[in-house]
Amino acid sequence: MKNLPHKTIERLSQYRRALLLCHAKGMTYIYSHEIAKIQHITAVQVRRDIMLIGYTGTLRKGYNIKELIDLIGQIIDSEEGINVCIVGIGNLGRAITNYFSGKRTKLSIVAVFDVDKGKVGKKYHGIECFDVADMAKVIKKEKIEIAIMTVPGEDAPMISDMLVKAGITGMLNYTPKPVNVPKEVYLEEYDMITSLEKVAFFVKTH
Amino acid sequence: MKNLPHKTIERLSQYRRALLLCHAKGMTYIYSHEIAKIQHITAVQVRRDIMLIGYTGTLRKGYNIKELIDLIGQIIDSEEGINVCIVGIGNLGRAITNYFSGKRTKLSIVAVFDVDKGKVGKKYHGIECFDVADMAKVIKKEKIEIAIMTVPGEDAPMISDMLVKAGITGMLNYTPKPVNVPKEVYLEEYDMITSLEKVAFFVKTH
DNA sequence: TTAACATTGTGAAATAATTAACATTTTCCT
DNA sequence: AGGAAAATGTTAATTATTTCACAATGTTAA
Repeated sequence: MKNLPHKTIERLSQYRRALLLCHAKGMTYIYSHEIAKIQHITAVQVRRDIMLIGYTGTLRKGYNIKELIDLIGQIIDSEEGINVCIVGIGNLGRAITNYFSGKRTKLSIVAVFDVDKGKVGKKYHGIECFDVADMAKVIKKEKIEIAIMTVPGEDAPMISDMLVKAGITGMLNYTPKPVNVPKEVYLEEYDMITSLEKVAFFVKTH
Repeated sequence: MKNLPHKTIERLSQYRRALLLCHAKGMTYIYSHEIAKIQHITAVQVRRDIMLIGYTGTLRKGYNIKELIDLIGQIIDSEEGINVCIVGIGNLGRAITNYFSGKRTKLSIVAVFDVDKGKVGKKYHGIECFDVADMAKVIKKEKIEIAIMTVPGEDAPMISDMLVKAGITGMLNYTPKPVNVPKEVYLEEYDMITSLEKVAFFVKTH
């Protein structure tokens, strides 16, 4: 079960969210083509992903929504839960804090950090803001494994190094600046400017 | 030149930003492996991307930074420039407005929209906020081609439909909800929750 | 009861993206 | 001058991802 493609993992996360909505509406079964419609991908892709995680649906009835939600949970969640921190509580940091507040039980944002002394000590959606200088200490104390970087680009390399030294094992970098981490740390980077430029390019070429 | 891979387009955008920094530092030439180091990818990949856009460097000197910046511009920018709007000026919308303010000359955020009457009429980084109800009108008047959606998930489908009707040709959806657009509209979706769940998964599986 | 249909599951083919391998060329050193 | 080293440019191989095509099978309706 370990060698799931990256893309499949991403889609499983999305399927789960769609399925949770369906479940909330009282639906019990769903067809691959219905999931596909929601995610605007093909039904084959959905079936293949589901096949890869070893689940089988019922012919002519589709997939049992509850079972599938639970199975996806078993695969992508960690049983014990994972603690997450946000570094840089500007607009983007706050946006992410909002998104998450109280949603996922297995992923908890337990601390935010900032250099701005005016923010330190304040709470954001109930989460305390610490001084970046205390990062290592708090990360160890709170057993934080994943960090989300939402600091200005120029601070990214330094903050990244501090996070690595503090022992985090996963990082999500939302700054426009790529960072280097040792290979033991799983790094995911996303850059909004790139995405917008990409859209602009493909708009241009019809 | 039209059939550049999606991934190459993304990287070109990133190369350009890195190159602009180098240029600002007074560098004139750069090697593929230096670019690769910054972006933490391989030098072969860099050379291949550059090959695909038809540029050739100088053996033993590398690539002329200024020339490469200009060429990337010719490829991914539109000569006339493209107008962009942001729909939903919450934390995420503001974060994006900040990122962009005054950066790119070819991509200009010329309007933001919100349903909140308290925000309508205010300015965000110098950009006026309009009522969502006036979206079609403003989009036509300002010749806006691309929309960035940063509204709450539940509003995404409706807003998306309005944007399509208003005639936008590209959309960047940052809501957690996938939207359907006709195939003439280029759609790019990004979901932060998925990314975080992905990091959590790969952290777990070492 | 049986034929038509709708759906899943999956091997195989196709497509997309990355990486390896190496020929070529310029520069530098002796 | 000639050989070693360090780059680029590119074909070919590899790997990753998606899509096709279709067998299998339960369901519905006549």
